[in-house]
Amino acid sequence: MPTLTLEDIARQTGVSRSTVSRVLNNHPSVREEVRQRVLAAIEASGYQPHAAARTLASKRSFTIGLILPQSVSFFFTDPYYPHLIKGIAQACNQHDYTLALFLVGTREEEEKIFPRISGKGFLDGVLIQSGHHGDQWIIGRMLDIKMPVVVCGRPFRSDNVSYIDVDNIRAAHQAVSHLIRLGRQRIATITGPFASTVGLDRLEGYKKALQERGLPIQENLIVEGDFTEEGGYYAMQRLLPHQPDAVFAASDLMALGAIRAAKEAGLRVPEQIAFVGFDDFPLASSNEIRLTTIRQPVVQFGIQAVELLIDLIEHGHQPPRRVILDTELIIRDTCGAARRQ
Amino acid sequence: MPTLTLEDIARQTGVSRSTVSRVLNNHPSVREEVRQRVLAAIEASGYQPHAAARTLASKRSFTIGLILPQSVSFFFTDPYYPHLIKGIAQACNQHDYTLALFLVGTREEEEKIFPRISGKGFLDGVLIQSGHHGDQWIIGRMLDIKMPVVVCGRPFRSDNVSYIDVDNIRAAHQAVSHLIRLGRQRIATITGPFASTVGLDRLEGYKKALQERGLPIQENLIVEGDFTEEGGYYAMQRLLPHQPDAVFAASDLMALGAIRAAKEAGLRVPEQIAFVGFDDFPLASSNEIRLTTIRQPVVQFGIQAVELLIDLIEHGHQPPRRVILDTELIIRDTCGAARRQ
DNA sequence: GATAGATTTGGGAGCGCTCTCAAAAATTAT
DNA sequence: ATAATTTTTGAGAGCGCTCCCAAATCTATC
Repeated sequence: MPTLTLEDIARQTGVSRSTVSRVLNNHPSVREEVRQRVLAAIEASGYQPHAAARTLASKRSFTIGLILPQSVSFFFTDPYYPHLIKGIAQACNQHDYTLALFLVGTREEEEKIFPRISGKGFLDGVLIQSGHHGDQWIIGRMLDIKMPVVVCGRPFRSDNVSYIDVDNIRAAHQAVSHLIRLGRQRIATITGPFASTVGLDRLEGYKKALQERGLPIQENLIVEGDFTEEGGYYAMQRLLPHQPDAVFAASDLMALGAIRAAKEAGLRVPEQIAFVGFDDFPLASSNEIRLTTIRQPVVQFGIQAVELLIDLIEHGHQPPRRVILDTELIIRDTCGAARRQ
Repeated sequence: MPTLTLEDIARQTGVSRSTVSRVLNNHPSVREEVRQRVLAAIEASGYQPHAAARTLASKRSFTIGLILPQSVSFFFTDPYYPHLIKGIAQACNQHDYTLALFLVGTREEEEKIFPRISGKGFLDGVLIQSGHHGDQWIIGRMLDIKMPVVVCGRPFRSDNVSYIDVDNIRAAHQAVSHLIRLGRQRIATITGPFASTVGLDRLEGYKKALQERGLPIQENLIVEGDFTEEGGYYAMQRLLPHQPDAVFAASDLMALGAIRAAKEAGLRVPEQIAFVGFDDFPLASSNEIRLTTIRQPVVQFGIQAVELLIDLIEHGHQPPRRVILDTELIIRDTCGAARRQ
């Protein structure tokens, strides 16, 4: 394989390098007949442009990075991430971008990886999955070097950066209001980590719903969780002594763990205690337990994140933008509303 | 930012471009004193080499691709993939490689994406997650263009390609032997798809174990599954009329679905029917159902796949190699062995 | 049919780095 | 001290592409 270049195609076709380049980038000012001839030669020879050469000359790599910082690597096995990645990958394919994945497990890794991410000639822009305190550093660094950035999930300091998120406050509010409407009085919540905006926002929605209906906010009905099944299980054990009659869990996985704890304690779901989760992943519906939950459009979230980023890349520096997606309450069995249907 | 180049560092330090390049690639023949001076200048100026320029000149991108073909995109939300990616990402970070992810949902996407994967100047090598019939095409193409490849999971045609896999036959054999040892007589299996080597290999292990112990192989105790919870559920429903007293499911997710179906049918687990899964993901141990299963070292699998690939990249064309990892039987409650412990 | 204007093409100068080769400097041997 | 080695350095020629600018070709106009 003598490594075909533009030059070769040019020679074969009897045109100049420039013309072949124009055809490749489908520049309008090429005579149709010539274009066809060049295209044919490219096809016949199996020529493929050299990505690095192209990037070097054009300053565009058509590659974007997805950074999953240390704070998420722990949760990475949560079904949320495959869904998110699916959306992101789909959008990248669609728009002819390549996706580079940076999954960092430790802070040292984060710093080690940083030059590759920020280095010139590699990424056109980055998506940062965040919402965690610890990620401010990396977001700040990307902004410093003027790399186009879209943060997935509202970051703690959001004034100068574009981000996309779901309306967590509204979603949680809706879930809890639903429980209140069903007559539940002692509604507890298992939150996400307080070091994350998701955790905080969903808690806020919970509080807001209670307040609106004149129910008291009791600190002992609020337990911080960590988005894992185990975490939900232990959180529920702490909740049990305070006898909640409903629980809003900030993720399906935690809801499942909580239900396990409740059942172990001899409680009947949903008669004695109702549950609402958050995410609506397959395990929520195909399980023995048919979970009432909030559906997040995660795949769509990924797609829109990519499209926002590409827009920032291609249309230069604009003021930061934000996209907020809506969620949907999916009523199944664990909230005890089923008998009404 | 006037885009710092090698040249600038050279001028600042009073050496030549070549010397700076040598320092960057830590070539031995640079005087220590000079090296320090250059390093200091780089540090002070925050200079970062231009990735594309480097790739163009050196013909190395230090980027590898992970291709998840059409056949897996459907299963992508299976916990297997996050674990695999975790291992792969970890090894990439460790070895200073960047990971590009290609998740393709349709055959058209696969063909559309192909030029980016195979194009020169982008990837140094690729990992292909496979084991499915439909992936022969892409594996063949990569081989054609002499791209270093490691296939994750034994491919159907494996004679001329390096791959890594777990010993599925042995693992299934072990699981089924365990059930036989516990006195089960009518052992069924819910397999993976027959279009995949995993599906076939685990089935073979199952058959082998039965044969060895002189038990008959009954076609109606073998149902093809699809690695999903739902699939396991429906497979179990088909199995129920034939009254198995144990089921070996080729994945934990399917085992969970099958157990759900069995319970719905009023069977007690493990007294009336025992289950063994495959994977050992957290849901297997933290669930209400404590699943006996086969533990696969998935993270390790990812790490070794990367290391094998890097070896192929850095040490040229060798004969195809294969790495087979061991699995471990994890005994919990669903096989009914607990009382013996 | 000559001229102004638009359209299409080619040449050349980079993009920022690596790498070979030969020159220069430092080291050792005589 | 000088010659013979060895180590360290610099110059220059690419790597394969894009993109600006000027030359060539074509079209429309008077």
